[in-house]
Amino acid sequence: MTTLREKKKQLTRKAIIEAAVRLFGRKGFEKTSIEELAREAGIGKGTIYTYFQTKAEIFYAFCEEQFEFIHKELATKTDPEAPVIERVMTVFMGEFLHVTQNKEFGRFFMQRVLFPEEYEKNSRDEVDNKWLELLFSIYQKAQQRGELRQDIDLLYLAGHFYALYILVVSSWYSGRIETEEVASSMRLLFQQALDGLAPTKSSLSNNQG
Amino acid sequence: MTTLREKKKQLTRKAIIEAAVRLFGRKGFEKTSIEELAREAGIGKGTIYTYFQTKAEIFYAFCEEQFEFIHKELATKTDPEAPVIERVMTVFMGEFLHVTQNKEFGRFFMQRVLFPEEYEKNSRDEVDNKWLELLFSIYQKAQQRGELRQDIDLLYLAGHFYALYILVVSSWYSGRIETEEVASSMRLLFQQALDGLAPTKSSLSNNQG
DNA sequence: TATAAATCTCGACTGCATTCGACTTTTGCC
DNA sequence: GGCAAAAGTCGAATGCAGTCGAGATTTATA
Repeated sequence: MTTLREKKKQLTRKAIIEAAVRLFGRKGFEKTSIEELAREAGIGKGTIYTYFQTKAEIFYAFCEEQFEFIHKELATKTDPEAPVIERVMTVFMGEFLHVTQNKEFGRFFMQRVLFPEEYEKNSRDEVDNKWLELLFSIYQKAQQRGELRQDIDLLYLAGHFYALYILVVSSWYSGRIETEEVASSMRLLFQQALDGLAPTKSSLSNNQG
Repeated sequence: MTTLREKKKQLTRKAIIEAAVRLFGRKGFEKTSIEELAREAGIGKGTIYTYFQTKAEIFYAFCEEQFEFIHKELATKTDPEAPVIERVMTVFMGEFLHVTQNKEFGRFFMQRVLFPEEYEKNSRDEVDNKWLELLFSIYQKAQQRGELRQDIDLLYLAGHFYALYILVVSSWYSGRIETEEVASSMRLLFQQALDGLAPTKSSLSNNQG
């Protein structure tokens, strides 16, 4: 049964997230105080903590909102017949553009998603499960078409591409590459990963060059 | 000329870092307050901020101390005649063990090193330049011996291995892999990266299986 | 509908990083 | 040495995340 209490909680939760979307969008995460957020949501400061344990957790909820949007968009964009590298590029570049649209948002997001605190693990999981689904379907199809090795576990395949994506984003945040270089670096890395870092048997001859 | 002022500053800076090493080591970063740190260093709270802009920056100085130690150790350990994968495993597992000895330390470190704030970039650079030197020498030697492709830029080669290392550490922090699995996952990923993710021409025949 | 238990709401309070500006020390100059 | 400017030092004040417990609302039970 949906009690009155539950309905109210639902509404309050929604109000908090909506306030967060407005305020984080306008002022950024760091500069939005919990007190402000509470005021915007029309509730008391302490009440927020019945819904979220920490400020970071509110941020995750905010992220989920955002990701629902982007994932839908990406799912449409990605052409099932294109080569893996193109499909993966589409997804990761879409992700990159979105994540880094607000630099602070992206930084916080990457930091927390990759290296979560113990108590953050749960909220994190929800965010990246849909993510994995989308990618898995891409890799699986590529395996079936013979574009990717079948003796590598899907999870590991996903890992390789994801790892390179993280690297590129990190390089961008560190100022080692410029925004315009992101796509080409990413593509190059992906291609190298596909080809392998060790010389192929056939090209072994020119190794002593 | 080294003025009296400069000498004193040098000493105070050192006192702060030493206090940090003691306190962070004993109580951890989060639980050590600036006030405590100041007391331990025998100076006023405000004074710390003439030496470091934020608490995080003190942490970098602390890291440098730690890394000087570990890098020296690793440089010794790594056998120049072993295959790349062994050498790289030695370095990254050494790094992993060290970084994660104190889980909180490692988390903070990875988050900041990979996705630094604008003002953090400088302090960050110093930390990982030595790191790159060590790895570059390994990859270069491997290239010369024909273990790694020569048509890939050293920086990119380094990137591939580093990316996978980050992935493994992230997976560990996220609870997706256990401590005992770290080494084997890492090795598998490295090997796959060497071999390539795409099927080799010769194995193309069994792709439709 | 009356009442006790459960749950929710609130803003005053606590603790800590960072800022501020009054005060002290050092330097450069005569 | 004497003195003004420059640089350094300090802890009280500020701002904010997160806690707490008193009071309000809802639910379960009769």
